[in-house]
Amino acid sequence: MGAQDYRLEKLRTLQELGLDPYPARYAVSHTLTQAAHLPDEISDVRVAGRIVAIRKMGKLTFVHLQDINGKVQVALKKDLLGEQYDVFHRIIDIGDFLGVAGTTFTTKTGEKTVQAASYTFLGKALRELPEKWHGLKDVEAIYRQRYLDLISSPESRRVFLLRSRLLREVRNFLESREFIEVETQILTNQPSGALAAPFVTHHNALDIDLYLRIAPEMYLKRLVVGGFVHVFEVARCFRNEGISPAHLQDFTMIEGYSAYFDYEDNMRLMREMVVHVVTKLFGSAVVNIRGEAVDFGGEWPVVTFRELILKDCAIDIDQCEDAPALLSAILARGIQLEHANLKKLGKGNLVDLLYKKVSRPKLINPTFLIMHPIELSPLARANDLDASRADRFQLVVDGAEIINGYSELVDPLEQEQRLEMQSALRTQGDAEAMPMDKDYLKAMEYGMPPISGWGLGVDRLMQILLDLPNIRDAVLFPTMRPLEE
RNA sequence: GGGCCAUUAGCUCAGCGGUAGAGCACCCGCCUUUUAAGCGGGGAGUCGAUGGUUCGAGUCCAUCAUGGCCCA
Repeated sequence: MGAQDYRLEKLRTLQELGLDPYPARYAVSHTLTQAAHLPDEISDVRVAGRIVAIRKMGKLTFVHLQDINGKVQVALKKDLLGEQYDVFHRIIDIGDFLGVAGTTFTTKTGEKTVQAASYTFLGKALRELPEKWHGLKDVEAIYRQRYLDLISSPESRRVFLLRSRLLREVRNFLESREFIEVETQILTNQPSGALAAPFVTHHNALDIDLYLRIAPEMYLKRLVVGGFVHVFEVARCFRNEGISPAHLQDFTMIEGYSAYFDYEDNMRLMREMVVHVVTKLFGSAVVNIRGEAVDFGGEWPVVTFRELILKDCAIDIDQCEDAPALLSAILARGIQLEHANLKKLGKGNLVDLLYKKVSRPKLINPTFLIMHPIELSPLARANDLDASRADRFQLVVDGAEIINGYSELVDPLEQEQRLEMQSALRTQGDAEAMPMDKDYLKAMEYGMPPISGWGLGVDRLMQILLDLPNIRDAVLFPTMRPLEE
């Protein structure tokens, strides 16, 4: 007979004893964590949780009740519970839920414990939990059955509680700066606001294809037209791209827009926000990333694409007049860029690939990167002194772009031209180029103030701050291929 | 898309051509301050799937599935 058969037998025993294996409720007086910090001799303490350990010593049994936040030990004694003590052992398995009413005391070994005056059965587990010492190690099982990972891994509980705190602290910070949180549409008529391939779905009643949003940008800027001054959204976005340890298809971005701000205002705002969040999460602005102490508290260097690339591979992108000139400089130095057809790329894209290859991996401490090629930023304002560059910044930490922001292009006529160019690229087969968006242009034509916006990748930030090997470790239920049964 | 690795009991893992193993968990017995409780006894497997090689295949080969890492 297997362990599961014994569990079904205990379920039947419960029913024969007239006990409900799945009762409706239990009145709790303290959380498990609260109970574990009460003084001794507090009576009528009522706690509930999942049994994760049972240590039976004849007429005395110790049990640990656990939940996402913590655990507390419970002691059951035969001389206090009488017949109910034996019933407990006839019906209980590790994994079951239990409610206990009793009095706090401290054991010889110094652990705060609730001495049970009575107990209530709260839920039967028909399957065994993972091993108590090693927990779940199989990465696939961890992703598919995150609930088991959460039960058995304190590190996993920490990660996801911190994710929740991170979102809370971002909201706290933004609300303290007069930001208003909104929700905009996820099912859109046109995927826009980023350079990425979308997921397509179909609306039956309207009989049209819809796209899952790749960014909330176009709608948040419409809201600035509508009168929002500081607005943000915690936006689930979807991009139909390959799977890697650093890419999700389904991810969370926080975007914010402020009227009357330029990108430099947002560089200051973002620095304050990141320092606030990091300090709240870790109690310090210094975070350990792969053995290196990364300090968010100091000044963050501001570097231009030109300076960075010049330093890292001695190519001056300003001295290369066009894409072929830059490409030959790159090839002359034996730098291998990862792209199917380098000759088809414009100068902006080449600069971007070159930066990703030679510079980005070296940026470990928080660094602002500015002066992006304008071609890569179809929604950004061109620099007043040099129209080939965008008023844009990226925050890079540990070789990854965490935040991207720019002064928004608010001139509808210039925006139309820029989208025309993107649209032309799309026709030529660039699936990531932006489509023309007449509806957005129409909104712009009603008038926009100066605006600057930013986007923060929550999953990536989690991965970096918590030193997670795979970005899916920052997501509760990552997308998986279904298992055939 | 290419390469490498993994898949054996509920979980964590050994076993690498000759009768499927250990620890935890589970079942039975003992045990009133344990905490990876302890002591004694016991049950538990389509060895990811399908073909092949062989007298004989978790073990060798091929294909497939799922996952991970690296590369494109």
